[in-house]
Parts: sequence; structure tokens; C-alpha cells
Amino acid sequence: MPYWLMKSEPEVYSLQDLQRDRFTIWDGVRNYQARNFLREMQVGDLAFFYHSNIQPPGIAGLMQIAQPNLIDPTQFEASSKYYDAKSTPEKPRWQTVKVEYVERFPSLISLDALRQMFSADELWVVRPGNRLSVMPVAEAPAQKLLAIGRGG
DNA sequence: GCCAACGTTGGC
DNA sequence: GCCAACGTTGGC
Repeated sequence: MPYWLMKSEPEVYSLQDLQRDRFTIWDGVRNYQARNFLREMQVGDLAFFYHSNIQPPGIAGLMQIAQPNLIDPTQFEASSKYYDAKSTPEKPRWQTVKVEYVERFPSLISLDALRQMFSADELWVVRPGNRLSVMPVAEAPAQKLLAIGRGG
């Protein structure tokens, strides 16, 4: 079963927000590489929720993919900042997934800690200059992260 | 708030 | 299809 890491700015949408909502549609991804990963996701895949653009940044907890391959509705909403005039309902450009809250880790696994534990090859999020907001996590680092996260 | 990294756009 | 200009991301 594949693992993923998905970034969100907690000012915009945090893991606590997902805990309150239980489910959310992960809309607004407008990067083709990230979208291609979203297209690969399957029901039950686990995804680490990463808080970006906050001090300190890091992995806050876990969610799972509840519904794969959804059409991102915001691409058709003219008032949305994610509106895409070149996308049509017949040929939508942007797919996403519905995610479900799983758990919040007792403490955040900070980017600093991630850098100490993993190389840039093992975990893409520690690559300098990495801006991708959706990325896969390999089995071994995922297991390690689950153990660390749950260990508190 | 700054700015490096880097993806996207558009003129040619 | 190249590449300069531009916009966005995200750590600091």
C-alpha cells in the first residue's frame, strides 16, 4: 500500500481543521506533478499531513484516502482563486481525492528532525528547494515515521 | 518580509 | 521549441 505526504499551510487548512471536519476534498492543487500523484492514490492509502509555512514546519499527523480520482470542483468556479478557464467539464484538468482524518501525532515531527533522520533520497520533503505539495513516501521511511509519530 | 528555487507562460 | 519574464512556494 503506497504512502504519501501532502502539504498544507495551517493558516489555510490544518490537521485540526480536518479533525473537526472528518473529511475534506483536497482541492486547489495546480501543479502537474502533484496532480499526477493525486491520480495514483487509492482508497485506504495513508498520507502524512505536513504543515508548511509555519514555524516549525513538519508532519503533524495522518490521514487516509477516502475517495480517489475526484474532479476538483474549484477549477470551474469563476470566483475561486483556483479557477482554470482552460479546463472544461468534458475534459477536466485537475483531479484530486477526498481525505479522512486518522490521527494527530502527540508531537509534530519537525522538518529539522526529518532532516536528521532521512536523506533527500529517502524522503523528498527534505530536499532543499522542494516545493512539491504532494509526493510519495517509500515504505521504509513511512514505517519509521509511523513509529516515531505514534511514539510521541 | 525576503528571496532562492523552480514551474509556467508567452513572444518569437 | 527556446528562453526570458513572471508568479508561486515555502524556509528562514
